[in-house]
Amino acid sequence: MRANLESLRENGVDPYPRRFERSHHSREVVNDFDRLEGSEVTVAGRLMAVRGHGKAGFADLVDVKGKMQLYVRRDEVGDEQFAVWELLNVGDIVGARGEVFRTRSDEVSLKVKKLVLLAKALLPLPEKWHGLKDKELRYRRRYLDLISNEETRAVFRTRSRIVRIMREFLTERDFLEAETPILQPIYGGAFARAFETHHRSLDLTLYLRIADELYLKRLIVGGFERVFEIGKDFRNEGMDRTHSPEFTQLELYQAYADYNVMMETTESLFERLACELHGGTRFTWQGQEIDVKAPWKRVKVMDAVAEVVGEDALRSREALVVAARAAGLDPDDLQGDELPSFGKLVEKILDELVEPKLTEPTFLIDYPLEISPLAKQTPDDPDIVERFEIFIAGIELGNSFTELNDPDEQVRRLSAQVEKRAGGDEEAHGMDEDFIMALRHGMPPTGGLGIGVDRVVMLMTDSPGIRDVILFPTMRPEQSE
RNA sequence: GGGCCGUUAGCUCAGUCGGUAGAGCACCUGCCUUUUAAGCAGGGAGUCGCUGGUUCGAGCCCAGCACGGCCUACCA
Repeated sequence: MRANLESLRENGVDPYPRRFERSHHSREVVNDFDRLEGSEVTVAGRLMAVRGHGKAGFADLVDVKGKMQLYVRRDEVGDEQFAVWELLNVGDIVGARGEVFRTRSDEVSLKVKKLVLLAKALLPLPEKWHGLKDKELRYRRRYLDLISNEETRAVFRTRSRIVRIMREFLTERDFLEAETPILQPIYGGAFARAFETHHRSLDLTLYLRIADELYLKRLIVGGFERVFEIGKDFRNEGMDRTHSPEFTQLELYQAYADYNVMMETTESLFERLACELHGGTRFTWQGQEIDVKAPWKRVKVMDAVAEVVGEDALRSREALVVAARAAGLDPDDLQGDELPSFGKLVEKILDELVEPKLTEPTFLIDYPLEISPLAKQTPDDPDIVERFEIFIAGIELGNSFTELNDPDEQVRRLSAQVEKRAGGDEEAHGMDEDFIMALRHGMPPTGGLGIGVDRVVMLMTDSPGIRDVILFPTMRPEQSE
């Protein structure tokens, strides 16, 4: 391939010229054949197959919208350009002008009159029939995955559509799109360890955000009433099929609403996504039938837990420990202090025994206050907050609450978190004084919702893992030669 | 963190019992002016992930390491 490059240069061909004007994409030529037959068009793209035929030849030219065949004849392009043609390889980028026709075997093709090399490839493409299968290579060299696997291209086109639909959905409802800091002096809004970095000229430790929550709420205080942000959050935790250290989240906040409104919003959003992407509310993910038609099931957390470990187990922490052990869990290895708290136990039971079974779209509602420091209590039980998580196919897709807007209560909750952090819980919240000050100025009653965009893309594209829907997933660097 | 599996040509993969490394695609040469996984004939291409060990001899057996995949654990 490099030898061909040298030969081309010797023949006076620039292997890397500048712009090229095309008149049509390949698919337009194929679709509009009846109208275009016999006329001249100009196309451009990558050669994905070359079939030499002596003094003629065929090539498959692929552009962003599809594929069409080129037919190059020496008596049509002349000796000089035919010499260029003979030095082309699969993978090269070319432009071609010619007459639209149909071959004997009925394939819409271009009888090339003028052929231009636009970029010479020096490395071979993956195998044309099997494509690129090795998962490691597909993640590390995504460009090759995209060139050789149409399914990969489809996933990322759909991802783009999903984000666009979310944006349209919220914009139609008068939400304002905001951009809040990724570098934060105090991180909060979720339980997670953060990535730490340093600002030189301020000589300041900053953290990559783990959530947008506390800044978006400041905007609610500021009077914007409906705000959202779609952006990357970063969590310094393990990686698996549903967790990536950097991931995309949609967060939205709506003044004068509560978590019931957020449930309706969630249902509408998923219905809209499914209808636009699948033509209806039903689709399948990894063999599971899913129907996102509203209304979804609403299950109280404590009811769900009681169903698994029995009602009596909920009377005390001790009883719950016993019941959890009986159910096959190992509460002793719960992180934090020596004795697992009631809330942590409930969370463990949810994770292990409840959530994986939530195949049909379900809202798990009304969580223990202890594990929800930013949510408002229910009117009838001060230990329970108005909060829900979204589950589809056993995957957690989002989290929402009626936001706590009582500044004094918020201080108490965050103080408890600070104590836990002092006790070694690295994922507990810090005290964000500026956020508290904002609340003291008065935040209207507000509903908030966070949705894991990558997981939504997984679900909607029938992808098995989060890395399959992130273009360049985090990987350990390859060892250098 | 634990378990299982993988790593051989640019790609997809074989490699038997431990005996000097194989195929297809791609690439190069020749023939071929309607092919389409074009065809026919020929050719070049390898640090068998890395390091060490066992052995007369290691792609193959053993140990360690690296990277990855799947499962599991952890994780709002």
